[in-house]
Amino acid sequence: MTQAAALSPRKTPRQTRSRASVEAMLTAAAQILEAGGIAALTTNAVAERAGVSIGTLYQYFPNKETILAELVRRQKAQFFEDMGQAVAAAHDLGLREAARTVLHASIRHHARAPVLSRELEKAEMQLPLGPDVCAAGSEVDAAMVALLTHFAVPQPEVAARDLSALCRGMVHAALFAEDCDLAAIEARLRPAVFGYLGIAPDAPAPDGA
Amino acid sequence: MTQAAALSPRKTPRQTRSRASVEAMLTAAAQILEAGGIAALTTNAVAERAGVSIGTLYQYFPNKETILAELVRRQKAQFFEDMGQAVAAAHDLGLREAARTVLHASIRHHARAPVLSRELEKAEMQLPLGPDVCAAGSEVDAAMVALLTHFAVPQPEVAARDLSALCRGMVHAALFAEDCDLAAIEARLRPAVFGYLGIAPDAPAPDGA
Amino acid sequence: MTQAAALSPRKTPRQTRSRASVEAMLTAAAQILEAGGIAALTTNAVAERAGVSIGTLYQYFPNKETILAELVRRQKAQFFEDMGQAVAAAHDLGLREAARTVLHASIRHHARAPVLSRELEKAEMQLPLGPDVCAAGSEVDAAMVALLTHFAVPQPEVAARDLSALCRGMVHAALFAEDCDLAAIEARLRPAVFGYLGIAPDAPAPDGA
Amino acid sequence: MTQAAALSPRKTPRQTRSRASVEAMLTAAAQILEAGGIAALTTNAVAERAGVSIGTLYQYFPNKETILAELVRRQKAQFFEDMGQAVAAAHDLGLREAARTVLHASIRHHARAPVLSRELEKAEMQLPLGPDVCAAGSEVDAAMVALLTHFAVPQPEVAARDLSALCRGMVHAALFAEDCDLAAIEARLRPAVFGYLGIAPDAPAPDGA
DNA sequence: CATGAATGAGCTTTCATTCAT
DNA sequence: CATGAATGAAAGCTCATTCAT
Repeated sequence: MTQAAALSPRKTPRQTRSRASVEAMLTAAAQILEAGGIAALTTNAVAERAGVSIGTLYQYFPNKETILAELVRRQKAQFFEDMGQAVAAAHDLGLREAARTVLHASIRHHARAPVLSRELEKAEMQLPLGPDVCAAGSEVDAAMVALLTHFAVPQPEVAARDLSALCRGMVHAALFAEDCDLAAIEARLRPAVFGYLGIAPDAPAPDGA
Repeated sequence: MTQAAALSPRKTPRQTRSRASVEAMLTAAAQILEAGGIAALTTNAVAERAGVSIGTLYQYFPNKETILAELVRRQKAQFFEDMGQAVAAAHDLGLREAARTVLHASIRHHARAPVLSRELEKAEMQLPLGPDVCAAGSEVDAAMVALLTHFAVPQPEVAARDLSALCRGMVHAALFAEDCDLAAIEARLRPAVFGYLGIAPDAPAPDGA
Repeated sequence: MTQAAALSPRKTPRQTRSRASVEAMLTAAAQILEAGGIAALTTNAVAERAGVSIGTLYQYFPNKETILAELVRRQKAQFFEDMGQAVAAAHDLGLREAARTVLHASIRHHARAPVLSRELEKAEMQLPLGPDVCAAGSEVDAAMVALLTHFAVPQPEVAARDLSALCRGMVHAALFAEDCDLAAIEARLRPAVFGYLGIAPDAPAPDGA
Repeated sequence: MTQAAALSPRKTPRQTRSRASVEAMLTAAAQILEAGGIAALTTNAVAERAGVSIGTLYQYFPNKETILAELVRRQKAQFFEDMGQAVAAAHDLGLREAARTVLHASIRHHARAPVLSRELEKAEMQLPLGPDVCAAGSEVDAAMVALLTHFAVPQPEVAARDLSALCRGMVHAALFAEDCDLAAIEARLRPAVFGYLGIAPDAPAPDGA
């Protein structure tokens, strides 16, 4: 009984009223996470901010971790939505254009909710993720590896991880430093990615702004 | 009362016994942090592991945050030790060699205690850092900026931040994935850094293992 | 409001569907009680196991105690069914045979559902029993007292209580120790009862297995 | 860490102050148990009644069960104290006198704190007892078995259990019915025990009051 | 100075019960 | 009548922090 208590929600709400409650709780959790970090994410705070009672929260989430897990799951689904198309489309391009496209999508994604995103990444590490949540993440990974394989990049798994980390690290740092000019970030990051992939740099713009 | 509590240690102990206690507590804190994350870092646990009483802990650290802050301060000092010489020496080299040197030192540093390091970075964000701790960090930043300026890299502050984030992101991701071959990581990261700085890639090794 | 809440069911359902629901709930409650003790007996668990909604449960039982009370009432009724005839028939026998008969019936009863039975006894004590429930129990008591009076046993109320307790204690202990040979238990208990009543023991069996 | 959390106390208090606290908590727990049953035994109630804070309680008892376990342990130790000598002395008597002696001690013991005693017995069943607590109980059992063996009673383990249950059942029932004349209870119980053991009854008193 | 007993706010979670649909 | 979403008091337990010894 206790053993079976998984990371998945407790009830799938049928009525509209409860569906709204669940949504409210997840939104509240995201906001709290964004504002105060994991330390601030208490079940009481989530319930209060969502405007429901603590009892209601526990009708839908068997424990605190489940809320985080669901948030992570959605984040990964979002990631897939944001990246999937770009990665798929990139197969028909040259490596240079493919890299540009995917990089663009990636930056777009990371800029969506950078603080929440970072916070979820932190949480993800010490969270025993359920298989469904993992699945959501690995889809994008798989697509990236497929793309890199298609372009004959050596060690595609490693490269996927490297490029992903490279990109995430730089974008987050920039946004954390309140440097929010996405186009500029992309322009700075692109040559690094090209460098990693062994692609010749773009012809330098006559004026390096 | 709580408001006025500073982030710096309460007393700077001159006596050897006290100094040993403080050292023991900080070591204990680091170990706990490394083993169990911030969640496991309780004052009682630190005191117990350090072999001192909880009362003694509060004699030298006015609150929990202070312990973390001191750990961060030392981490930054370590960073300076690891990087300072490399950055200084790099002034006398060409850009390509300078980049290699600094990158090498950087990777060396990040590989020292990657788990603890990540944990401290996480903590750092939601920590109201005292001025002395900030100072420790900015020294290295300043040196990097100076170096980049010396090589006429445009926007040296931004570039310093970018390169630092790039490097940290990739190294941590690799180490987290249990990929611990530092030389290989360095070899993969170098072309990205070169790309970022607009340096032509190394002549490709005849065999790309 | 809470004070006024009685111990008797809220409605006596005439319709078949309702009756089935009530039956289902009581059965569910008994099963839960048997499997997990009083601690496991939650209203939600009862409703779920009975396949009805929690709202329906509260339509027929004003509160949790009422469910238990009804279970106790039925247990006592069962006791009367199991014992009544034996006690009545015993009037026409000699004391020795009467004791044998009643003891036999008693052990049969206690062996019916010993776990549930014990659990209900535990619950019974801290339960403010309604008068109807008490009535159910006292019928058998009265019959026993009548029987003992008929045989001129001194202090028949006390003797009824003593013999009942004696018997219950030993049977439960035996069953709890997984010693389920009813005939053997009866054979061991009989001389004790005879001893209590001052009846000479049976002629010893030539082989005392 | 959670796994290792046993049923044994957390700290063995060294200072007199804390020893008093522990004693106060156990006394409080016993009183609450006696007054309101297991349902009333909450950690908050225990702490409050003992005049300590809830934090103090958890310094010495890792969880609620531990308090109960300690109470059970003491009860068993008490049982051993009350019975041990009588059982030992009984070896040198005839069976009839031995039975009288042990029965007398047993009733004395059960009459000490009958309500608490019953409550602890109830609790004991659903409690995963630690080995030390079990040990405390089995000593008396072993002594009883030894005594019965000494008198060549067949199936001494079964007989020990039966007699113990018989006795406990009747004494508790009597005391619960507010019949507190221990001598009378003993006088009624004795012939039952004699009957069980196949001993001829005492010569009947000329007047059976 | 060192100790560790004591504190209590606050967290996670459960469950009896109500009430709009 | 049946449903099940919602409620919130209350339970078990943790941990940063204080203070008498």
